[in-house]
Amino acid sequence: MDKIYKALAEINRRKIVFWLSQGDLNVGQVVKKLDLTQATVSNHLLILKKSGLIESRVSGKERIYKLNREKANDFVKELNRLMFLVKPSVADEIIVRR
Amino acid sequence: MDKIYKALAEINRRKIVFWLSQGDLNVGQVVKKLDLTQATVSNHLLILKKSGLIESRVSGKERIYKLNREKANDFVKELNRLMFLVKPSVADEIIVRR
DNA sequence: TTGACATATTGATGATTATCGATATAATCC
DNA sequence: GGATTATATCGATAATCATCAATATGTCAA
Repeated sequence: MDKIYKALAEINRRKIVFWLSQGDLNVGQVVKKLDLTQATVSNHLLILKKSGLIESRVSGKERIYKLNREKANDFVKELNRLMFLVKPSVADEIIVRR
Repeated sequence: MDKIYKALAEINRRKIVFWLSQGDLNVGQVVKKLDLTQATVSNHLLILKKSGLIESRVSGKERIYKLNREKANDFVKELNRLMFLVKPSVADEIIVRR
């Protein structure tokens, strides 16, 4: 989980995660949304990928990134464990009451 | 929230947060639990405090730190918003199903 | 196969961070 | 008051990180 915590420590990577939670994007689309060079964005995507939070697939000459929702869910559980003493075996499902 | 993300990016600070979720501690007690100097621990506590995640009170010559549970809860909500598109006005209560 | 496009990788640089030893501050005890 | 204890602050250092320009790699299309 350490890599996920570190990945989310950077604002641009959090923006990427948020956008990917709304839909898949290729690298060029992320570059357009962020005021950073292609190299930097590619690096941020790599860091997120290494953390496991996002995944990618190749489509033609593009590479498309998507959020790994299972990992995202695991991470929220881990955070609850950290802050609220929720045991892993107990916190099987975290839901939001509306 | 940026400061909280950054605060939690460091493993020793996460350990501190976890311990504080179980009960208040003074600086010396945290130093004993971590293999770090008093100066370093003091700095970690300061960073956590500036993030709002923990608070402190003075008791005699000791300073006692405690988790700010409201902030912790806010942060979990923010994370849900980031990853699962949960709107702030909607995510009023996050619960764990057992 | 050559050219154009999309993305990754490399190497460098400046900024931030974690850590420490030393010292300062502040409260308590004798 | 002076010693002791607890914590904070300071200044330095090494490590990590974000960023970029340049270049490499890979894919498609003509």
